[in-house]
Amino acid sequence: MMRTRARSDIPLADHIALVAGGLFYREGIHMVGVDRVAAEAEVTKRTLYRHFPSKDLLIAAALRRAPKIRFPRDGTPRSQISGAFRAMIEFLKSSSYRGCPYIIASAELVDPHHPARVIVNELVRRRRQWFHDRVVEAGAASPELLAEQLDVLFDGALANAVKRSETIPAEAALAAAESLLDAATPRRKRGAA
Amino acid sequence: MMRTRARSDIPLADHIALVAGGLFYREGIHMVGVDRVAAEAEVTKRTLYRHFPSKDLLIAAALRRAPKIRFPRDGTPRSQISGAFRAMIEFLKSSSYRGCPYIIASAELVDPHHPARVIVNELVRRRRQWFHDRVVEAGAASPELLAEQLDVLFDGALANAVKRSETIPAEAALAAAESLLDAATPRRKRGAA
DNA sequence: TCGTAGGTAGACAGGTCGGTATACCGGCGA
DNA sequence: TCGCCGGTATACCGACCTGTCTACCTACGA
Repeated sequence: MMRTRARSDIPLADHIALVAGGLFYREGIHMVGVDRVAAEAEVTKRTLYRHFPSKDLLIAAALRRAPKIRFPRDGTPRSQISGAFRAMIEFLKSSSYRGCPYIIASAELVDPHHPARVIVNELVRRRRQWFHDRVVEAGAASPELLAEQLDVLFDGALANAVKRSETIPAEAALAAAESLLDAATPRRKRGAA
Repeated sequence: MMRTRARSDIPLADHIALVAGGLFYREGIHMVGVDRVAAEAEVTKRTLYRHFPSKDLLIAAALRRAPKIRFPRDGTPRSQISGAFRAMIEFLKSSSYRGCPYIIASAELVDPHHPARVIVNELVRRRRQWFHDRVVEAGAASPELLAEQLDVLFDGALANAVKRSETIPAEAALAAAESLLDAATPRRKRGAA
């Protein structure tokens, strides 16, 4: 009969990791067993363990495939930065948000050397670097401080939005980011948008 | 013999909840069983269950006794607000910080009606209200927005500090808060400190 | 044509979980 | 003096966890 699962177009490992990611995110990593994941992915536990040698590595793989906020790549530094906050607002609107997956994973997985934590740390590092580069390019007075502030605002909006399903915190963060940018950026660099 | 535990000066229930809180915070709520808590508190599981009818209620009791950041009660609104951020900086310095207990608890306990989540929601609500009252008193132009921004900054610093043991995010948040306050507050209200 | 890689089905091992039960005991107030 | 409250010690229950096992099946390429 070969009752294949619906998505046969993507590799099986990806499919499993995607299903696992959804379950882990919605119901909690500790609350979802591998049996649950296997059943939901319409795959045997045997098969699951052929692709992922342990649940910890499955968690990491799932987190790596988590939906991401797409940061702008074009435009002036300032428009890119505010674009990042706007992208977050859209992101919060679309998905049934339960909190930032990376923050949640970091909270659930206590061991800082857990494979999933390593992924989170890398992403966080790169986001901070992204803000830093944009801020330097914008010619901010104290780029280190401003980049840190923007990063804090970003995390704050993500964390704050957990308890309030609305996008109010994110919009406040956007306004705050623009205000901080205006205060710390030389006027001649500020152009349209 | 009566090998009483060291702290016999505080009620037993408080002692158990305190020990539980420390364990839950350091090692994760899901990773610590009630057996562990009972052993660490030098109490029998039977006794523990006499004081707390379930682990969920124990979690809530433990969270209610979690160490708090003490918000200032005196001074001008502006000094109170920046004092709150300074109190956070001190808080992060002192304890071996692993992340905001409330954020962690909210992440680990998926059910939004979990007794511990109810406590968190109430605290969050009160913090936002605190910011709001101070901002209104300071005569800010758009108090709703500014209060939201300060709250986001606060959460952001707490969340951001999870991955970086330093207080850099908190100090950046303090600076950002002061900057936003300066921009939104009538100059005549800004006085000493 | 036929071997094999990779899937299905489902039982099982060993451990931990939250929570309860039984039996005992000592200090303290009426 | 003595009942009883609140503790100790420990065994136990059923459920669930991660991870492994045997046995079988099927599509596909050399």
